[in-house]
Amino acid sequence: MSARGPLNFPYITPIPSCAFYDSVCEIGDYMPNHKIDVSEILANLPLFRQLGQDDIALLVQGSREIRPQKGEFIFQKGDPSHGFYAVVHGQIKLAFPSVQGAEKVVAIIGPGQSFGEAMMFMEKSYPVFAQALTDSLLLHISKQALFTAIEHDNSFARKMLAGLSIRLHGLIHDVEAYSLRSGAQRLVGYLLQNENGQNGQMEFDLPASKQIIASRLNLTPETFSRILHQLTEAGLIQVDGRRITIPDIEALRQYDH
Amino acid sequence: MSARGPLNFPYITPIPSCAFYDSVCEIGDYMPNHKIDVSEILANLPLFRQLGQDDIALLVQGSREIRPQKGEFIFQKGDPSHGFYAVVHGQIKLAFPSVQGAEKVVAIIGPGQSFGEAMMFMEKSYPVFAQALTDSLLLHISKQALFTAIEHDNSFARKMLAGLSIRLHGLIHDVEAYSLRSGAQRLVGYLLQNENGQNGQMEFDLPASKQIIASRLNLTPETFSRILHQLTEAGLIQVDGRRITIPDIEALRQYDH
DNA sequence: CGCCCGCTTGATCGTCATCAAGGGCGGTGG
DNA sequence: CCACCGCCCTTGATGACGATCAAGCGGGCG
Repeated sequence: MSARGPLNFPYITPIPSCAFYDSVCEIGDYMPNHKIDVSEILANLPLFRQLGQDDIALLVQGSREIRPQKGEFIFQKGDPSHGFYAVVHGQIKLAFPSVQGAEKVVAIIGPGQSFGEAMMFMEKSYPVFAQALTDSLLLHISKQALFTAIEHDNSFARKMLAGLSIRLHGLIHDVEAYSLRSGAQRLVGYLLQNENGQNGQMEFDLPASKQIIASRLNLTPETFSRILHQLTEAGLIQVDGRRITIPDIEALRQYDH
Repeated sequence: MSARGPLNFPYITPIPSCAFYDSVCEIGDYMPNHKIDVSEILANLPLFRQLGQDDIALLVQGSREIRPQKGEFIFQKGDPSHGFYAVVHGQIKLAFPSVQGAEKVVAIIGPGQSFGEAMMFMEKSYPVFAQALTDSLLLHISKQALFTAIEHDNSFARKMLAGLSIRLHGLIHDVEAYSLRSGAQRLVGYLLQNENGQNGQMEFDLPASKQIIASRLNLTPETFSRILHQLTEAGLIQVDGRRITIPDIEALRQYDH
């Protein structure tokens, strides 16, 4: 869920994960042995943890690195699927194109998360497009490799079923939010979902620009800004750029307007 | 998709499938050998077709019949999942409860379709409730039985993955519709999705009451009625109770308002 | 320094929900 | 057979939420 956590990939070279730095690096620059890294990266993805050494090896065979720059498209809506993607670092947005440049963000994918799995199991093409929000490093795992992995390890199939189920659950949550919650309620819900068991106070950065978050919540930037302002005036949050402070989580949860 | 098709379960006793008749029948009344029927029903569900005889037998062991009357709840939001449900005949709606009796219909499930699979693979409880729209006959397949079936036949796991993917795709479609389409556009889209390759003319019955359909499209009954009226005045559709006639499919598809 | 971009703030408009009332139909009971 | 009731649907009047249009602010980077 939380796309804003720090990189938890210690096996990646310890160069700062900031997109600014990454943008000046080329494949092989600081990863002469990048094949080995791929194996480790794959093995530590939530989806592939608990997978055998040999299965990982098969997946590595079918995977390749992709290093999109900020703004670059990974695939367009309507493109056919040949596999799926795992984010090593960076940030990817999935969105619908709309008339005249407007678009609706469906998801913001961060490190350790993956996307595009569902489309592999259907004949249909991507219903959304994927675009890098920052310079990123992705792994593309081919449909072929994944299917043989499923064939090999049937506990892996259950893992994927669980993964898709979670995603499905998330979408149902979205549908509920869009259907019967106001903009302010959606925003409050979004802020609180970053809650990590802390009670009382809480502080964090928005994982992306306010425009992107707004779209994710199905709001215009203007409305988003106004709601943030209202919440601030009500003393429920404090905003400093992307930094959000919630002095009283419970109070914010009570908010109903 | 089409929940309004006629029953395609010839192996069910040829008593009219009308809910009115069904409601006066008890288990065993006209199905003394209902265990055999269960096996055939399961084997012909889209999800289970291509499954071996022995796997079906395992599923039968873990399944039981449920005959909810109109209005009866199958499960409530928040209930834990112990398996999933397949609709033999009748109609089930999945919806979110909302304040003061208002509710939002997420899906209308018809014969041959199933629901509740996704929750089996997670620890979470149902995010929606399920209620019978008509007297219905369901099969409940236990989590246990399904998991052993997956264990047994790994092509079955792929089948389930495909099933979940389709559902996921549908939800993404809904999110797109809710996010960036007007009420009229959603309704038009809904009418056209019943399109079965016919071109030119087209005629069919709405699969449920207009209130239910309205909720499915995230509209109030009032707005739904008004849009129907507009489309009628524009000559794009004709409405007679639940019967919808579309004189020119292409013209309706052009509609953009 | 100046531009661009992300964000904010204000004014106005449209879509759709809400509230209210009435019509049509089927089922039930007198 | 008719009257009555409940339910589904329709139609009208009003209002609110949020989008759109327009303008201005402020910071980062060239």
